[in-house]
Amino acid sequence: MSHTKTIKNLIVVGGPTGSGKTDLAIKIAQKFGAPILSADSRQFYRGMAIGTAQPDPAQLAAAEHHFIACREVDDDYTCGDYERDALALLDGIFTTRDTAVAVGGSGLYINALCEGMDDLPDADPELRARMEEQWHAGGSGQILARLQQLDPEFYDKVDRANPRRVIRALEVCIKSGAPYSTLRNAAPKERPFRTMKLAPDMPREELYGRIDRRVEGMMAAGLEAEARALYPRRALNALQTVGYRELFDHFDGSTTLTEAVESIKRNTRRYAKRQMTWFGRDPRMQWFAADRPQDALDAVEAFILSETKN
RNA sequence: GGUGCCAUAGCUCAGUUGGUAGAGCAACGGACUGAAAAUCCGUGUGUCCCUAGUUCGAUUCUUGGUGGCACCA
Repeated sequence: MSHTKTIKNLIVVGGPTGSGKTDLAIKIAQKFGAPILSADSRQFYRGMAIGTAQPDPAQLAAAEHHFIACREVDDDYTCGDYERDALALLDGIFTTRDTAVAVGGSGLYINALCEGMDDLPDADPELRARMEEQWHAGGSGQILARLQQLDPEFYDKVDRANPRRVIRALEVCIKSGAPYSTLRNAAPKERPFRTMKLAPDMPREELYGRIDRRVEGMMAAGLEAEARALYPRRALNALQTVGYRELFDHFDGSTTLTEAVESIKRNTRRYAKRQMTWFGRDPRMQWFAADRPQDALDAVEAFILSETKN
C-alpha cells in the first residue's frame, strides 16, 4: 500500500525590507497550511522585536513561525548554521506536510538554504580580529601580499578594497591549507524539495514612503527603549543593525534623536537598495505587484499543483 | 512704499577677471559563499529665476521684471 512520494515545496518570499514580505508569507501559509521559516539574519534575535520588524503577536498567531527570536544577541550565528538548522527543521516538517514558506530579506541566507554553501572552514574570530586590526593599522598591503601568495587566482578577482572579502579568503587559506578559490565550486546542492522564489514589487517612491512610515511606527512602538536596553552590548555583531546603531550614536551624545531617526530612514533605504540589487540578479526570482497578492497566491498554487521537478 | 542683499544640482552652497559649471549631503548603479540589516566599489543627475540689451560668445556685465530675506518708513 505504498503511494507515490509527494513532491515537497519550499516557497521563498524575498524582496526589500518594508515591501510586505511578512504579510504575503502569512497569506501563503494560511492558504496552503504551511509553516513559515524566517530567513532574516536579524529577526533570529531576542530583544530586537521592534527594530527588526519581527512578526507581531497577531501575525505570529496567524501561522506557524520558526526562527523568530530564537537566539540571544551574543550568539554567533552564521549562514552556515542557518543552512544546517533550516534543513533539519524542513526534514521534520516535510514528514507531515508538503509545503513550507521561507521569508526574509537576507539574500545570503536564502541562498544557503536553497542552493547550499560550499564546505569551507568556519570563522576563526581570533585570526580575524588580528588581521582586521592589522588592516586598519595600515597593514592591508601585507595581508594582500599574503593572499596573493596563497591564492593568486582569487587575489586577481577579489575586491581588494574590501577587508571582509580579503580577510575571509586568507582565513580560509590558512585554516584549510588550500587556496580559497579551489574550495569554492558554487554548484547548487541537491535538496529534497523544489523551490519557487517570489518577491513583492512596488514603485521605489512608494517603498520609501512605507519605510519612512514604518520607522516612525517603530519609534512610536518603543524602539528607543529597546535600543537602550541593548546599548551595553552594542559591539556584538547582532547589533550591527540599522535602527540600533543610529540610536547608539544618539545615546553617545553625537546626534540628536531627530537626526538619529532620519539616519535610520536613510540607512533603511540604502539597505533596501542593496537587497534589490541582490534579489534582482537572481534569475529565478519572480516579482509580483505588492498590491495584488492574489496574483502571487495563484502562482504559488499553480506551482504546487504542477508536476515539474523544478 | 524706499533702500540693500540674494536667486546655480533634490537640499545647503562654491564658482566662472565673459568661452554653457563643482563640492558636501541626498539620490542612483553595482559587487558580495560562515560578520550579510554586514562590508566594499562606481556615477553629476543642471533652461546657472525670467526678459531685453552689450558682445563673436552672457550663468557671469547692463536694463526692466518676478520671488525671497534684511533694514528704513
